[in-house]
Amino acid sequence: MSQHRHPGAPGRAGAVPALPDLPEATVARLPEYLRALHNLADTGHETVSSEGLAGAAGVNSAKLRKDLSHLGSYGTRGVGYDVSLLIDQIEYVLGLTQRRAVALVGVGNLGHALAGYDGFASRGFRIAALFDADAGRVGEEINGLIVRHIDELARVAVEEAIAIGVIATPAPAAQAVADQLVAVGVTSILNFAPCVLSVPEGVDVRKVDLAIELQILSFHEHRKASLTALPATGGSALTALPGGLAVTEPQEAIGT
Amino acid sequence: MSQHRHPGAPGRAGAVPALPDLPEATVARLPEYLRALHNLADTGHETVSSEGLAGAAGVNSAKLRKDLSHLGSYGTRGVGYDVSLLIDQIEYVLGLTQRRAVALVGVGNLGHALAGYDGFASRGFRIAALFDADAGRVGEEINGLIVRHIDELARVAVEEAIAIGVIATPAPAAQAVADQLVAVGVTSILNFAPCVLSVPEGVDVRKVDLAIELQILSFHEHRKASLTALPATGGSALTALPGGLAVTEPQEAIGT
DNA sequence: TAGATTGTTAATCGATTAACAATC
DNA sequence: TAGATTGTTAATCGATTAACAATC
Repeated sequence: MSQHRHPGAPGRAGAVPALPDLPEATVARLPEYLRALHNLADTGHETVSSEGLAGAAGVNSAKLRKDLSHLGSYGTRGVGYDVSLLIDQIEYVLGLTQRRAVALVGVGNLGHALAGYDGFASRGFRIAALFDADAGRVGEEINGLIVRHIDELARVAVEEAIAIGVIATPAPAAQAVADQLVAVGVTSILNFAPCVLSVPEGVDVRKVDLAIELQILSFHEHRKASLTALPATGGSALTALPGGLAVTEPQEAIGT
Repeated sequence: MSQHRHPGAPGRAGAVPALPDLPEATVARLPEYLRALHNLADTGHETVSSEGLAGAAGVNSAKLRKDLSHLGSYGTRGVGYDVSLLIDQIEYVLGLTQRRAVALVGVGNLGHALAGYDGFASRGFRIAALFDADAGRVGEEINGLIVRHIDELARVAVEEAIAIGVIATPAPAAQAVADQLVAVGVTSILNFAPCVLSVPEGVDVRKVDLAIELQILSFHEHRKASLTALPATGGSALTALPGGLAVTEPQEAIGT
């Protein structure tokens, strides 16, 4: 892309601009770059090279440059990237220039913790409402918010302009909750319940399953054990073995 | 693969068998298949087709068959898969035939919830120890476990044969905790702190960042908004627009 | 045998990476 | 100008998918 023209930059005139078409893998990494950039800004850095930012974000620099090039990019050859310019750019693309309202459904064990999680507020979101189906929990105050009955979802969703629904109910309740969220116009759902949700086209679902993460780690433990236990090898054959799943330095390791 | 020979099946004679070399994407889906299979078993199904299991797991059947073929597979042409045989097979590959001990470090807001999360126990793991660096929290009982000071990690890790470490501390403390876990021989880490960990080769790290999940959803919200707001289109252009990121039915939607 | 369904093939697609020309 | 670093190219790799031969 020649010069600094690019689709959907901040400072758009008039109509909402179309966003650049970003590869899904790139979208998933942008928040990580953003976090690293905020750290850099907080420690007084005004400029950073692709090498430096990539290191802070745990990826290699080729991948970082490729990702940023999709945004139209704001680097200066021979110099690097302007930290605060890049922050603005990524925040714009991710839609973080507005603070989105989140509704959390299910205030059991996990939901309780999510309701109090600082990381949401500090990274662009506002927990605007808590819901539960259990009448015994309705009325409870968590972190300054009153738990409401799920039947109030429709009214509150409009009042609070809910943009994202978080499901933290037991699995058997999750699909019904998803249906209710969709019915009131929510088109983005983060699902912590260990089950598959079926939703109409145009609704995005992301899933976080804590046990699945452990099971994936368990596979790698199992594999490492089966390698070290190879006949007539004994102890720490790990690094010596060919094709070992030995993981290279900064994270990203097994396909995060 | 002809007949039922395959690498690393249960019932291995003598030495620990090498595990099949599984694509990382396949490994990440096996737990989802396992969950679906348990549901099927609980509802009295003895057999399931690739079509049926794929539907229950939210993937297409070609992908499912391809994934299972990597295990050496246990289907019967014209019939389908034996549910309990496949459960055993997947549990074996994932290393779930032993109940792995998990140490949780950081019993703040999120750590507290994780310590009480049922899903770990029910899917093959045992939370064996809780740690915190804050002396004020040491001694507290959570879900039948006493919170210990992080300095006791080395002793307890050996006593309890800790296989997996879960980090639920604030970001600034996470790297030091990871170093301590590695020092006592832990080679699998699940990191909830929003930061990159650097670990030696042979140590696997997976990361769960709740705010990042919301930020990815925010991107998609932003994009949908930029589509519907296209000049002279007005309302719900979503389904009508070419190349829309409209998401097809059962989940998996945006690269889970 | 006829019908059903697996396991595999091969084509396609998207993501990663190293290398380097462009350019500050 | 010389040195540094970006943005892009092109090669490679891994994952997905449809189609179908094998086979129960």
